[in-house]
Amino acid sequence: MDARILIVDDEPDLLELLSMSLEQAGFTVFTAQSGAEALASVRTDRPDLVLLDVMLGDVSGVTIAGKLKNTPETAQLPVIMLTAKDSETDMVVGLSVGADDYITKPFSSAVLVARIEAVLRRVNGPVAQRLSAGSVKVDPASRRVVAAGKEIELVGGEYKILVALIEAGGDILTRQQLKDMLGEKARGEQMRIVDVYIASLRKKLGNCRSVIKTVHGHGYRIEK
Amino acid sequence: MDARILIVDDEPDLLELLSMSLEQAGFTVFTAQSGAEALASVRTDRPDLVLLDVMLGDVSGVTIAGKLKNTPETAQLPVIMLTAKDSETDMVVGLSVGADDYITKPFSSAVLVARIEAVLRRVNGPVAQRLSAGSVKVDPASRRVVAAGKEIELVGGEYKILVALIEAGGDILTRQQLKDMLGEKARGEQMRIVDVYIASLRKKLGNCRSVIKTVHGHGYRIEK
DNA sequence: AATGTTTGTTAATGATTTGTTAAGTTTTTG
DNA sequence: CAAAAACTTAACAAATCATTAACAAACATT
Repeated sequence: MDARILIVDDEPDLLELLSMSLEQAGFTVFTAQSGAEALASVRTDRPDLVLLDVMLGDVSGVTIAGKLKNTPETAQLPVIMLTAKDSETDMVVGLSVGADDYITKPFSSAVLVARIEAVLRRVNGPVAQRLSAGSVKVDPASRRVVAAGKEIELVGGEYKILVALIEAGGDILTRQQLKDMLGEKARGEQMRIVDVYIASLRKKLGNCRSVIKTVHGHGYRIEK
Repeated sequence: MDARILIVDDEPDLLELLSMSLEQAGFTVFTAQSGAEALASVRTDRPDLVLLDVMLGDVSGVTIAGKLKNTPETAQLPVIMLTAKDSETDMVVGLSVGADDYITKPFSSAVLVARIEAVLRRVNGPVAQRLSAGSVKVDPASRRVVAAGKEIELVGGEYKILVALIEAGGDILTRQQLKDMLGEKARGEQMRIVDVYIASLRKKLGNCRSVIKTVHGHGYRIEK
């Protein structure tokens, strides 16, 4: 377990303490002392999990968590909130904005590590639920798609074809195979429906359109 | 793909339906209507994957999944869970006990088969058997060709001829044999089409052009 | 070396496949 | 039930491919 953890706290002492504990546990640690720093670090350091103190100087931890969860690119980023006392309101608010867990101070380093590992296990899961191809990312659970950092809206057919191609992992899928993905009813008889979806999919993918490769005479595949 | 699938569901109708779908897709299917049956089948039938409904009469599917994952002999056995309508808790719980994927009802048979194959592919690891001749490598599944570390794009005819030559393993193939590879229809009457493809193939192969040897008066062969 | 045959190469063509847009259908939604 | 959205078909444009033709180079035989 060598995940990257961002710790956000405005107390330097606590930051140092947490930092040392987690580094000793084998994590790569980044730190931020303000909400602005935190958001910057998320973008540049790409942590796997954020440890967020509810009490911050400039912005409340809740606000940051809310921002992270409302931004498609970071909505999947696990957040664990640190609450001061066992304030139930903090806890409720924290979870309501989408935090994945909360820990009340004081806590032992062992507990902290255990909770982090539990969250990472739950999020990364036994199966990689986040599908991706290049900078195109798909979250099957929420059915959301992000291309080059921007969320795009796909209709059913487009989505099914994209997922099928990504799951194929670069292997070619024929028009017949792709059409089968569109639904059992197989209402249409022709294959061209696949081309039409590919076209609209590429249009929506914008700069990422190149992740879908045409294999002349055979079908389509994902270019990793 | 002729894997063995165990389907566990307490609804006979659904069991029958799934069974037929998967058999038609080429799988060998076993069925169980209870947790006890399921565990027995795992021992005796040795399935390659278990399809497990979360809702069962006697024991929850989650319990069975947990048992399978906690038993060393079956811990590696892939499990896909069938959850009723988008119940997120089912999903989270299912994944937390170690299921490899989950599918929410209702789902199409095409999706089911695709997910099963995806899981099997992931578990068994990539089985992409590659063709190669010297530093020229061909991946039939994606139809990609790499020469001296650089990917090159081949059109249909070039690709077919290259594959035919590599599969011949150094044996000479005549123009007639190579032309037969180009298509059943044998649209063209002349042999020269083969020469033309050989020429463009060599050009694209660049430094690797020497892997294709001309055998004057006979045909072509691969130089390993 | 001279000659006829086989092979290498390039460019041009017509055929096929794919891209794209728009217009008709069906399905979903309010 | 009507409007909106999604699905499907159709039609044409663009791209790509297969094939032929023509000529140059290499080879084999004398």
